[in-house]
Amino acid sequence: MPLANADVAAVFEEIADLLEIQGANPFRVRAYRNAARTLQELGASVRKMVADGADLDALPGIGPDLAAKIAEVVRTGTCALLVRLHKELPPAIGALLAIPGLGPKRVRALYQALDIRSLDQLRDAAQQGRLRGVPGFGPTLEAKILEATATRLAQDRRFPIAAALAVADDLLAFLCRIPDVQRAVAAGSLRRLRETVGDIDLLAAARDGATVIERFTRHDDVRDVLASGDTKASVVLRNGMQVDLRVVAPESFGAAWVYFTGSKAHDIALRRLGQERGLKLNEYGVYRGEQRVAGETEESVYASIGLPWIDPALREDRGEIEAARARRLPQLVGREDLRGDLHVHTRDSDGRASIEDMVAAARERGLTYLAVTDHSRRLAIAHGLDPGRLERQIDHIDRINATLRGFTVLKGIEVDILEDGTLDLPDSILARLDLVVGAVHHRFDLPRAKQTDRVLRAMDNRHFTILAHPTGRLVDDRPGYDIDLLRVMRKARQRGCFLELNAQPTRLDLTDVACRMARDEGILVAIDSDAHSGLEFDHLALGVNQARRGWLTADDVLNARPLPALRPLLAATMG
DNA sequence: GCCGTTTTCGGCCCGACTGTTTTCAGTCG
Repeated sequence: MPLANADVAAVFEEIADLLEIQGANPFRVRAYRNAARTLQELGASVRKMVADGADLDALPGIGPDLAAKIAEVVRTGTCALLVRLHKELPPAIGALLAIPGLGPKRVRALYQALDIRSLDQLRDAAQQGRLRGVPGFGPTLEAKILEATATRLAQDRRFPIAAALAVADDLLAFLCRIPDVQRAVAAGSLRRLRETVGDIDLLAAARDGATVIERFTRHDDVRDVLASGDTKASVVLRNGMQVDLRVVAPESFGAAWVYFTGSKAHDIALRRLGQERGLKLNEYGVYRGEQRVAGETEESVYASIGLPWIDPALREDRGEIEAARARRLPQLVGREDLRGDLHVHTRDSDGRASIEDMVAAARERGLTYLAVTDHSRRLAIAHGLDPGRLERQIDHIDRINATLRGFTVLKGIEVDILEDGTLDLPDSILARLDLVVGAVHHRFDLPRAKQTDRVLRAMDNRHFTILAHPTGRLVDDRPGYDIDLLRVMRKARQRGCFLELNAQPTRLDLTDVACRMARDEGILVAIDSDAHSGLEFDHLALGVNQARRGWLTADDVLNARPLPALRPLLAATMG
C-alpha cells in the first residue's frame, strides 16, 4: 500500500489532537504538529527515505523519537502511540476540535461530563440543552455549538484565492472610504498568495479603532458578526466567507502587517530571532523593554532583527529567514516577466475563440508569443485534432504569422500521453511542430510505478517538450495521480524538457513545494494559462503567484525568455 | 518532543475577545 507523506502527517496530526485532549505537555503536542507540517512540505518521499535508510532526524523538528515513529508509520501504517491513544479516547473525538469555540479543554470536559464522543452526540446534547450544565458552558456557547453542528460549519471550508482576492478588494475600498482610515491592506494567507484561503484577513491603520470596527460590522455584505471589540472584528459575509479585520494605530502598522500576514511559523521564527537580541515583537511594534524601537513599516521590523524585507509569498518558514540572513533571497518572478504563453486552446478543439482572437487577447496583455496547443484526437469530447486537422492548423498558423509584426504564433499540440506512454499522434506530424505539450488525461488510477514509467516513456519521445499539469491535481478537490515527481524531474533535466505550472485556478499544478523542487533540480518551469478564451490569459497572474511561493525567479521560468532565447531551448528537445 | 554563539536541562511567541465568571480560563489566530 503506497503511503504518502500526507498519510504519515495525518497520523501525527491525530496524535497531536488526542494528546491535546488528554492535556499533554503543549510543547510535546506542538512537536507532533511541526513534524506533520515538515512531512507535508517535504519534496522527497518519506517512504523512500526510510527505505534508503536516510537520516530522518536531520529534518527540522524531527528528533530521534519522531524519526523512529515515522519509520514505524511507514512500515505499519500506524504507530503504537496512536493505537494506545485510541484505547484511551474515542477515535472520533478529535473531530470535535473543528467546532468553533471548542478546544481541547472543553472537548475533554464534554467527554468526561456527558460522555460525548462524536459530532452527532454533540449535536444531540446541544439540542437537548444538556451542554449548559457542564462547567464552563453556558446558553450562548451551547447555541453556537448547536448551530455549528447543525449547519456543518465544522467542515473546513476554504475558498479559491481568486474569489477571495475579489472580495477583499471590495472590502478594502470600503474601508478606505472611512474618514479616519489611513491605510487598509490584505494580510494573512491571502497576502501570502496561498491557493486557497480559509478566511480573509484585513488590516487598517486608524486612530479610532472602535469607529472603524463599528462601520465595518455594519457593511451590507455582513451576515453575522462573530466577534467585535475596539481593535478587531470577525464577521461572516453573505457568501459564507469569514473576514477578520484588525485596526491598529499608524505607528504600529508595519509590525501589525508582519504579524497578521504570518505565516504563524514565520512569525514565531521572527520573534525567536528578536528574543535572541533582547527584543519583543508583537503587533504593535518591536520593543526593547518598554521602549519601542521599530514598527511603523515592515522594513523597520525586519531591520530590527537584522534582516532585509521578505516577500510575503516566501513567509512560510521554509528557509526564507536563513536566506534573508545570508542576503540570498530570490528575486521572485513577476507577471511582467512573462513574454509568452505555451499552452493555449482555440476553437479547433475545445477553446471558445479563434487563433486570431487569442492572438489579439495575448497582445493586449503584453505577451509577444503564444503556442497554440489544441487537444489531440483521443480526447474526442474536446474535438481533439487528428493528423489531418493538425496539418491544416499548422498551415493556417503559417498564414497568420505572415501577417503579424512583433508577435509570433508557435505551432504546438497538447498531445495525450496514452496508457503505455506512447503519444496520441505519430512522430511524423509532431516533427512539424515548434513544441509538443504532453498530458495525462485518463487512467489516473495507475499504480505509482506504472504511472511514473508512462510519463518517463512519453518524455523519451524526441519531440516531447513540456509536461502539462504534471500531477493532475485539482485544488482542494483531487489529490493528483500517484507519480514519482522527482524521477520525472530528473528525467526532464536529462532530456532537456520542461514542466508546466498550469495556471488554471482549479489546477495550479505544480504546487508551490513542487516548484521549489523543480528549481532545486535545475528544471525550467513554463507558467501557462491553458486558456480556452482570451479572458483566461488573466489566469497567468495566479500561476505567477504560485511560482513566487515556489521561490521561482524569472531565470527559472521558460516563458520569461524572449522568443529568440526560447527557440533554441524548444529546438533542443525536438531532436 | 525538540534543541543549543548564554544552555545537553529548561526553556519553548504573543495578545484580543468571549463567555462565564467576579478575576479569568479557554479559544483563536
